[in-house]
Amino acid sequence: MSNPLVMKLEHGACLTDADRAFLHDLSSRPRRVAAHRDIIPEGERPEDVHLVMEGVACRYKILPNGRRQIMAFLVPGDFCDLHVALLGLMDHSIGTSWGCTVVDIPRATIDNLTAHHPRITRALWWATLVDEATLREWLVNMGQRDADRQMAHLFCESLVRLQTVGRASEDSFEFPISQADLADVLGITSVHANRALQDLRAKGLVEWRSKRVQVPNVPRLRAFAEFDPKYLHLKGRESGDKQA
Amino acid sequence: MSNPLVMKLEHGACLTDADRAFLHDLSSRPRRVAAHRDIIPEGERPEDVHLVMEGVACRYKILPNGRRQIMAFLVPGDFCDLHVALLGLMDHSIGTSWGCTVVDIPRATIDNLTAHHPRITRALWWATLVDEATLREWLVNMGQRDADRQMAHLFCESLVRLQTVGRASEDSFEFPISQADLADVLGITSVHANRALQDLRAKGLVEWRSKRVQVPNVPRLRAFAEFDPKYLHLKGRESGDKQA
DNA sequence: CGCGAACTTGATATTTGTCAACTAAGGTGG
DNA sequence: CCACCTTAGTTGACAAATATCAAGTTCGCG
Repeated sequence: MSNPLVMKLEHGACLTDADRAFLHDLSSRPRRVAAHRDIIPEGERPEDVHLVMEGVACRYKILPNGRRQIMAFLVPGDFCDLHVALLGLMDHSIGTSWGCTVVDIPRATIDNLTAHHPRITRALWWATLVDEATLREWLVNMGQRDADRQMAHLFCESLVRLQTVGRASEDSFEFPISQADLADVLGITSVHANRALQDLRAKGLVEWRSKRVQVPNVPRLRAFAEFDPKYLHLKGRESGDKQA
Repeated sequence: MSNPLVMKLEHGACLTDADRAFLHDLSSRPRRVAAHRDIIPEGERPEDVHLVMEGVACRYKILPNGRRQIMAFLVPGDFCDLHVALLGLMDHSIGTSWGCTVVDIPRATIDNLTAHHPRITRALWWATLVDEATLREWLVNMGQRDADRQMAHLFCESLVRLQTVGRASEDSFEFPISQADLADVLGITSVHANRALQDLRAKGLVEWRSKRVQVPNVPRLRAFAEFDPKYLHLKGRESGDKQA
């Protein structure tokens, strides 16, 4: 399976073969992290930058009352903490939702990269800005949509994001997370998440069995969720113009 | 009143006098934009980068059903669209909540800046990453807190942000927006926003009359909102360690 | 003074949360 | 291979938060 980081960055910049080789080197020798473990805890000042190569991790915060909000899913090709070079402390935690493989990249490698590889640097900033745009979309989702549409929107987004890194087919993808995690993404109860999911199943919009999501009719799900992938700023076909 | 852009960036980087002079030049000759007007509409590919110098603007999206979600307030010293250089199209709109003055900075000036002013470039990326951290905090706020605490949290954040650009006193600031705008920030109805606000008033946590918010007891409001300003990544005293 | 926008209030509907039980599924040791 | 055990998923009854609708009321401004 080809390198998810390379695949992702190709959507944000024009890379040369040398760039690709450099990125490939960067992401070799990953280590395994078990499910439900922290990769980086809040308050830390990480020495390495962390890159997810397999599995699903998430950014989250825990409140004093014990509630948890997940603010992003990290899938293959996503960096956990590119921002700490400029911000210093982690203001949130990153943990695995499922077993992951992760690459630890020394800060010095990143510094070298920003000094000598302008196209890659540009691509990494592009990825950071897309993360920010995704955050904005999640905010819209949470503020203005009911639980079922919100969930449908997340499925649409996940399908596209995983397709861009070669981890999803036309209409299905591995989604090895619990309904409780899903609830913490949407800002609702796991009971309510379960009911919203059953709604979607009853409407024939999604199937989700044994850790795989299957979308019988992608345009229909997109219409239901009012999903428009332009906030992902992908160049090329996956951007979903096919929905017409 | 000193330059809000300079004041803000001082919190994220060490600037020289030359840097300050450059930034000061950058932000001269602002133009006026009336209240409730778009500065940049969704779908545009702006030629200039826009910087708010006075007033309040907001990032927002409008959904097919007409509902609106505000994703950020832009106050003096904030850039509207630094990201378009890398992302291309605007995936959301920016409009004024109140009369603003705005500076239009040609793309070429920004390119020159990134090529020849590394400290400023670094400071601008710092500001972008703080925007992203703020977005994450809003997501937590919306997902996990009831309307009254959510509103209290926004007041706490606004107080700190405006203090860092010299637009707020120890315990009060101009807040010239409507309750309807506020509701669109929090993802609730304006009726509900009004009731939450009256709760806060009844508890003695905030006063808000004639476009000015006054906080009688800042530590008490912070405690109620569970506000911890570390996500704003300010260096120095405003970071709010005084709450203990 | 009068007009329109913003704010306030009450009654009621809908969405979402809470609690508590129950069922299904996966993993482990005998 | 099965018995058990833990976790995840499901259901129902009820409570709380929030939305909706419709009618006032106040405020700023010309």
